[in-house]
Amino acid sequence: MINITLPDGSVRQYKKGTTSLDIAKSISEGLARKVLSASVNGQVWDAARPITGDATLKLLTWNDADGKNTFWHSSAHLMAEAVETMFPGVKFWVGPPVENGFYYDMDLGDKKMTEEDLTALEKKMNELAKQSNSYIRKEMPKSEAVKYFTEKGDEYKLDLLQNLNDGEITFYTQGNFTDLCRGPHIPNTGFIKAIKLMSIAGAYWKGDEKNKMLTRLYGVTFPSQKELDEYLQMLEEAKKRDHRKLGKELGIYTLDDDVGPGLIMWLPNGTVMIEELEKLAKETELEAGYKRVVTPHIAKESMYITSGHLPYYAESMYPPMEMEGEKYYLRSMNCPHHHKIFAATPKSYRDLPYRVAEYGTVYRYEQSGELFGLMRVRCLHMNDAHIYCSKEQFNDEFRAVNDMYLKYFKIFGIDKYVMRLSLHSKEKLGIKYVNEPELWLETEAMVRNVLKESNIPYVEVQDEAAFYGPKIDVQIWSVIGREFTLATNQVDFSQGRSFKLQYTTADNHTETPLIIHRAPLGTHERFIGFLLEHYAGKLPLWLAPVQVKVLPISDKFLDYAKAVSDKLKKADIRSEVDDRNEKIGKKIRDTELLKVPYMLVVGEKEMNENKVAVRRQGKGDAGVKGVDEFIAEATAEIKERRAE
RNA sequence: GCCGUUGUAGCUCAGUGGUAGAGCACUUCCUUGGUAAGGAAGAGGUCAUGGGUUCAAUUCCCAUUAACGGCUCCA
Repeated sequence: MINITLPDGSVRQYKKGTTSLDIAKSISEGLARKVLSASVNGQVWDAARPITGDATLKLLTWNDADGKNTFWHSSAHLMAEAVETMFPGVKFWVGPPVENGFYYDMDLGDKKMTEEDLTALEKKMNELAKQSNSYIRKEMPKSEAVKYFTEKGDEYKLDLLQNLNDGEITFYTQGNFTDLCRGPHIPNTGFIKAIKLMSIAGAYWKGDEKNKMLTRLYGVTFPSQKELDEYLQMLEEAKKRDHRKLGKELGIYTLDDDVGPGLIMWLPNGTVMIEELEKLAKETELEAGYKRVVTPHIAKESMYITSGHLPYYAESMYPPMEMEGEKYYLRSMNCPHHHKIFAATPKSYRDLPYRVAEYGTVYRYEQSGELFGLMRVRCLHMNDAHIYCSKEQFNDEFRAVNDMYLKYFKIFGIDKYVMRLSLHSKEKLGIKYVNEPELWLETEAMVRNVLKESNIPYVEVQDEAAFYGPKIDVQIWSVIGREFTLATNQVDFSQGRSFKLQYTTADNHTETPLIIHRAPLGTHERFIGFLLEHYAGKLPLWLAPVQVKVLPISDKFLDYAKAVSDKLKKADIRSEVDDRNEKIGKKIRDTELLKVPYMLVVGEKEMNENKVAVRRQGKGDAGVKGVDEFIAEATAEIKERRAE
């Protein structure tokens, strides 16, 4: 007999070789029907795999991340089985579960898969699922596995085998499909009740663009049709929040083929948002001791050789233009210009920390396939500033920048993000990163130290630093799940030296300052794209391009409506009058759809009493108020930058 | 940059080897209305661009371009 410890701490005795599924059945039949896999001594196992010794056991269902992953991974095998029936000779690479479903990468040889094939594949999968074929695990010696795939001519699985040791090689078979796989899998295909194949995409083998492009098939499955329907419904909802859709509907920005890809033109409504963000940033930075500067958007080649941009970053810059025998580049960053400002006058330790801010545009030649609405563009407004400080000041300065992020995040109610400490990679010193091994380690330790002292949760990632130093990126996700860096805070030990930046210390020698590059709001493009999705277009009053729309009941009250609107404008409230010849219901509907925060309905009653009938977007009638009373309330809401 | 899909009116989208349609928006007129769509008429399109096939191409083929879904990249 063996002792099985359950999550509640209870210990039960079972026969040696009993399975998790048997144990589930001994608890309840209902539970057994839901068990997808099991965590046995912390390892995820097939529910049907015999347990041969004492173990702590957690039965995994759809509600456990690992259970779900088992389900989706098994679904990938089911999909592969269906693909193999329709595309004989297909070779498979890997088929892991992902955040919302699973994919399988495959080499279809000279065959092509089209969107039309997806329906047929789904049908086939449903058919195979209904057969409730068990997923059968089989261990195999490496030599035998190598022989099997050599005969089959499957270079992909042979490649996988290279990294596996004898004794840890397992195969899984369901129905007529066998795959090299470490598992685990769900008991049988009958658990998969609802199937949706999402898309066909290309993906480089092993994620390396030098390798062959494989066909990647994405799918998602659920234990019931209802859950699939809900998921698809959720995707529809997410689409409504997509900043590209909202950006168009709300008149925020536009693109034009004649201007060029990734070059955003801000419409009047979007420009209001930019100005409000800059106002917030200027206020905040003034308080934090920053000075504002303005610099040109181009510079000579020599400066970008000094800065390191051309050696390390040329591919992402627009090609140069030539004038008077001199090459000029559009800037991809503001920092070199700011270094020149630092260098313009001699600095002493008394001038440090020296903080300069500028929200000028920079230009980056992003790969065409990477452009994405406002989130990835070729002309961007950085919320940029550079801090020049001594080593001793670094901690306080870096911490103050982090605090600034957090202050902004509070204003915007941003709580879903990840701070990533991005480090260099030793192997790429001199290629992707300036070749200063000790300085890298030293500054990375400094940054890590600040994060720890401030109790800021973070994750460390290798090989993601800037070429001049380590950084902290704040990661967010767009509504459709794409990952983006919202804000960034970087240390630079390199450019100060290359620009020969110096200050005189208290004991009268010269020292090179450390530089902090920071953009707590990232770029205005990305930040506004993010905000549109974050608020689903329902912007807080202070950010809303049109804050108030005055809606006269009929033309008779148009003059009064205009008078009210003028009064609001005088009080710095962005107000418009809906003077169309429409019924009030229509005016309200259209204004609701434009997500204007306040509607002021005015008719005979209001006119006679110098009042307005207030309506809050999405909330309906909020009662009648005096005009001055409304102005006072709205002004307070704006001034405090209240979320609502 | 790579793989795949798409490009028809300002927007959302039908449609066709014989030079195009709907709804919304827009203009004008009627209507002057109390909290999410009043009525009528009208205007608006080199069917992304360039080639090819054809008696004839918006439709079929090729190239280019842009957007979209991924991959790769990303200061």
